Amino acid sequence: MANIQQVAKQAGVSVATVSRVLNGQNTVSAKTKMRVEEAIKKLNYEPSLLGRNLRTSESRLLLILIPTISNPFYLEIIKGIEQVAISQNYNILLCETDSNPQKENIYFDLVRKKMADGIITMDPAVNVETLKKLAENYAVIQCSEYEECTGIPYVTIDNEEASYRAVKHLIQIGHHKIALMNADEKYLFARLRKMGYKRALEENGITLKNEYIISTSNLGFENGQYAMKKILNLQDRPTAVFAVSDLLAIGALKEINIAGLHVPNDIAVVGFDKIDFSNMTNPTLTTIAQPMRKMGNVAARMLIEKIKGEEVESIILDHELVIRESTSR
Amino acid sequence: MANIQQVAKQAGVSVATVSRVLNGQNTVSAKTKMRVEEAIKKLNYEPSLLGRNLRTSESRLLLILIPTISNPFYLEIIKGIEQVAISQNYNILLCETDSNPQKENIYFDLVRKKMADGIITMDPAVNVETLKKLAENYAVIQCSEYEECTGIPYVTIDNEEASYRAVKHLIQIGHHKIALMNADEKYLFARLRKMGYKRALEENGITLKNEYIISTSNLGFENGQYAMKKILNLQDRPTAVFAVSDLLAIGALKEINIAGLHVPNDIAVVGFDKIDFSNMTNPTLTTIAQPMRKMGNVAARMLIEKIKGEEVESIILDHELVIRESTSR
DNA sequence: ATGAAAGCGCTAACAG
DNA sequence: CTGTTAGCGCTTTCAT
Repeated sequence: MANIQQVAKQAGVSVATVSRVLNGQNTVSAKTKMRVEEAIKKLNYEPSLLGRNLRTSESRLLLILIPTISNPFYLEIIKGIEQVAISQNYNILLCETDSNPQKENIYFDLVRKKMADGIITMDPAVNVETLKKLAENYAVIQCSEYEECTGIPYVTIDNEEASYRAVKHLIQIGHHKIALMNADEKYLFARLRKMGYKRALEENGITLKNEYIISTSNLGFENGQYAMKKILNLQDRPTAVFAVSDLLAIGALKEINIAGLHVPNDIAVVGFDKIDFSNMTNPTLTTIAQPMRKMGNVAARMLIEKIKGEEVESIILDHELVIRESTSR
Repeated sequence: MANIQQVAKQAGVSVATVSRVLNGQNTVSAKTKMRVEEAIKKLNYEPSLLGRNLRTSESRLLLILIPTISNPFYLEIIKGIEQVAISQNYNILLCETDSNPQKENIYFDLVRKKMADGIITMDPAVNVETLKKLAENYAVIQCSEYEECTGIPYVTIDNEEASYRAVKHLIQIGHHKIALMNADEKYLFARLRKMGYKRALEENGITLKNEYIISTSNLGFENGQYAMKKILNLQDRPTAVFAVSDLLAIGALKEINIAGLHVPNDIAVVGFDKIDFSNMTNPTLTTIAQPMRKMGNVAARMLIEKIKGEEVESIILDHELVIRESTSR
């Protein structure tokens, strides 16, 4: 494994010249450049990023923290991040945290110890204090899920308004008895979506029934099934369900099906996220579309600005209600 | 951001002593150690891995290449890799390649340029020549999917035998007309699973019908639906389908359901991988279980040995046929 | 257009 | 037990 010195020797030039060729500086004569390139090829030389990074004190590596890779919601966001990152000559690396603060800290450490230039976190279960402290000295952006009080810039949608619109849609097509299948309220988005749900009910003179609000520990398919079972057992059964994730909603769909009921005739269902799969269910799922690709784009841009030391403002992106079969009569 | 020199100065010792404390060497007196630790805390010092890695010429970073994070099949393997990696003081980073050789090359470059110590690839669509060349100078292990001819160590299961057993099971419960829903035969596992399928038919005197073999470009849900549509349109309709991935099989399940047919009474279905979801379908899916966690463990162990410069042998792990509702009468 | 040399932050061999 | 020092591989300033 050759190093820059050996290349210089082989080409009969100084290491400075090799470095210039490596970095595409045009202050090198064509002839010299050729010689250097030949030497590089001959020695099968690969410049070590460790040397370069130590010297320039940057790694051009971006870390993306996600709770789990098994939720398709993150797919498109990651693509969005990647798009911008690559165009700016950064590489991205995925870090699965399982919402485990210890694991998270491993990746934080990579930033603290200069192996990565910044972090985009999509993990809502983060250790807030640690994250906050990290952000004091390093580049951190929150994407989709966030903690307001940390002062860390975030990109997200208006969760309260999105939820409000979803529920309002159900009311407009005639529903009064609407269940909310929510995530644990330790998450900000869960609290916000509950607020939107309440506002829609209030505005339409519908009294809130606490037994219509079900919390799930997790946003997965199985949780949706489980929660739907509970809802179906209510004495005064709701005629509509708003689930705060598509996976939850799909679980609900299955459970309703098993119970021999029909969607949307017996029970209407609305999801959240517009994952690809939400269009492949039977019936297809009405859902809130988050601009995931754009969210990724924006998050990456914000992070790179932050790395450059610029001031960064949080951004709220638009969302959209996508009406499909699960709420059509 | 303090460096080791400033810590040394603050503590009134040499950088060597600070380094010793950092690396937990017990050749430092308790008193000195205390002083150093205080200085570290006071200056909020974080040792730079760039310096250390340059010096030790290792990064203790392992790269895991996966085609896409959206296939749950990889989840458990990754957990297995992580388990071993962490125990040996390595960190793992996920790299999504989208089976795109260019993207792949970005991550290969990270290894070539010393930012990572090795790679476990689960990407079957790899550029074979590039991979082979990479493995000549760097630590590379193939996991699950592999190319025999590269000479790169791999851990996998006996795909031919697994397929043979799946098809034999279908024959044993009375099926003669068995379709194979296969991946593109550019993949070794697809060729091997086809061989197993053929062997089972031959051994039981069943003539192979070419129209019973459907190739899909991809292992996803939608491909399964699409392929099943084709199969249902065959004039002499099969009574059983062996799909080489659970996602394909689940797509098939849905399509059969849409056609108003019943699984397993009208058509039996066998999948492959035993992803979590395969137990949540209706009916639950008979499938081949790969020892995914173990596969991850083994892959990580092999890679770390390889990094240490040891010789590494390829390994074939056991698999298991899990019989569930989709083939029960 | 090119080279000499300093230095990024760290570890480890050697000396004491 | 601790300090001095060389050097990992690179970039970049300053000369020439």
